[in-house]
Amino acid sequence: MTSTDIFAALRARTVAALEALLPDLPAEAFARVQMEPPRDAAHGDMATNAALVVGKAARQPPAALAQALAGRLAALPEVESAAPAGPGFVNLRLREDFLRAQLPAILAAGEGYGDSGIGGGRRVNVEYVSANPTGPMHVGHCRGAVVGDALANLLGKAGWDVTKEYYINDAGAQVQALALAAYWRYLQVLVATPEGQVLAAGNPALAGFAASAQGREAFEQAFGIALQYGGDYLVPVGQALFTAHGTGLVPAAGPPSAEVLELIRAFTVDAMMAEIRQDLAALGVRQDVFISEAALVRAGVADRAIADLAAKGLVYEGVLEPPKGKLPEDWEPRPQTLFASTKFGDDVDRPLRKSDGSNTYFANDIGNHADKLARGFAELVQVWGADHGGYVRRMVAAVKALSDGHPVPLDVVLTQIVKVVKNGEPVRMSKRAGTYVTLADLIEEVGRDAVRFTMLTRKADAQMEFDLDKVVEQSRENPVFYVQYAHARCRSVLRSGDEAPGGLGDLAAAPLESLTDPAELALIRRLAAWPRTVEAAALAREPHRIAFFLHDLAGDFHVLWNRGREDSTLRFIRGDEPEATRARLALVAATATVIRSGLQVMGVTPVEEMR
RNA sequence: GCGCCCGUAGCUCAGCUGGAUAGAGCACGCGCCUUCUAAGCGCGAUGUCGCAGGUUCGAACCCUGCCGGGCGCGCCA
Repeated sequence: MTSTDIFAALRARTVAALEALLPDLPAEAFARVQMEPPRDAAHGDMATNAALVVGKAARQPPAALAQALAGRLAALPEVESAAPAGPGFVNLRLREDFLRAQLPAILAAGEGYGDSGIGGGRRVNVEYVSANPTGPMHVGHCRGAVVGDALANLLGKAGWDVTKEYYINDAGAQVQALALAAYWRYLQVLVATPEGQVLAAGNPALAGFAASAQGREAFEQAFGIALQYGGDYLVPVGQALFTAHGTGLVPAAGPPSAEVLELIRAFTVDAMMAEIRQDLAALGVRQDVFISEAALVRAGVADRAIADLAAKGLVYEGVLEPPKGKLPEDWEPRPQTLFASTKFGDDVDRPLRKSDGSNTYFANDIGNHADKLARGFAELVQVWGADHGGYVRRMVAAVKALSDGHPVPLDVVLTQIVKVVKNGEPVRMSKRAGTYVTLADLIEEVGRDAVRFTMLTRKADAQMEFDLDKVVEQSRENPVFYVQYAHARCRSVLRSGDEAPGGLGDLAAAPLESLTDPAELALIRRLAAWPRTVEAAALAREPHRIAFFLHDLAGDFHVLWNRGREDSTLRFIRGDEPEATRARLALVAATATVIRSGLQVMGVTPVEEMR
């Protein structure tokens, strides 16, 4: 739908004009030609660097070329005037009726306005959240969830065929430890039942545990198992295990068997994932694919991927140099199975197997990425926390190696830490102190839309403060409010217009000549910049740009609204001027449409009225 | 010690993949509310873009080196 992007349209016109002026230049000479809004609005509506960019190849001084180009561009039907400027820019001022004509185009496109084809329908896999299923989601996971979801929406709007994915890390030592903790909670339930007491009579370990306060230490002592997790959130899981299996998970003596532990692990992971899905649903995140690391490993995907790399001569047994600086205490040289990631830009080669022969997390993740390649994705995107920054190069290297011959790019978006602030004080994230902020708590406190919007008011790679007081504040300082308020005002005006005699009618057919005020035209210019904003944000993988665009757009609208306070002829609805009213309502409807279009990308619900 | 991210107005941050005189909100100063649209509005002042070199018509943006903050650094995930 790039036909509705007036910047793309005039860029094409410019290139055509250049081709006419310089028929001998090859097409690629025009690749860097840009058509952008000038930083200073006084320069006009659009500016192109065309003369600067092709000047060298054309062997012409940019200023002279700009002069010639301006002459041709001035003759275009969309253009009011074109003038060379600075070292070789050409500034364009567009005809007002051309600008106004964007309104019916926006209204016809609806929320699809801004849809783009630059994705070319390429299949992209966006993996995000992928929190370990070892507990409920907390605010730390939240930013990645929101950024990932918005980025996926954005790519969809820009023409990619998007799959939203969650990789369940359910195969490592952490979930084994989690299973043990669930087992402890299960025994707590069990020993309180008559069946459990009967069982304890013939099982010394269980009897010892039952006779104690059944705390963490008592469990560790009775069964000789160290616990890493102790969270209350496993209490219901213990209960559910007992309900499902009764006394069936208790061995005659000692710790449970590997089979039983595997059963508990799977049960617990399912329970945690159910909780995480609930959290995601509360956040409005719905992923298409949940893929299990354990399932991929069982299916042999990781091993096959490593075999594939080995066949390319990229896997070897070797000994890594010790890391520089502070050595791990138990460091000793030892032979490991290594992937030659240095051949693809990494600093050191990376281990694929632990000394017990099992796969490292990296090895399994190679399997995860190989699986995506096998599913035919043309591009991969990962949204990770900043603490995974050191992991990026090796994974990019692995994907390069795996997709050798038909390269599939892997883009990693890192999200920096969120510091939660309340009453000007940082909220410490501590389970022990009971100040652990779960995602559910956060949503409960400030609402889903405020969480989502606020998480997108910073670049992903900049640290951010999340001020619990400010995000619910109803003032200009709060962008969530500011944008929602603009939409609510639009809707309010449109509702009033609808009640007027005759109603709104078809606004797309409204005569628009009366829209001549600078504030009205500024708003139209902003609306017309939406398609290029979508494209630029998608290409840069920067969903926060949508939030900033909406903030600017809301600002333009509020300015216009306030103009009506000073000058009643600038009110949107004027009883004495039905035609002017219809024109303004078309502008308001288009504004509401673009705000909704942007909020849709962000996953934020537009409100009809403020309360 | 090495790698990655960040460093822009007093504060919180943008800066559209290298463009023109670097922007917004807050805070600050001045003016504005009998009424229609004040959970405010208008106008104004505000900079060593961490520092120093380099690349080029042009650098906050790219390269190199320093300084400062964050994250990470062989069988955690």
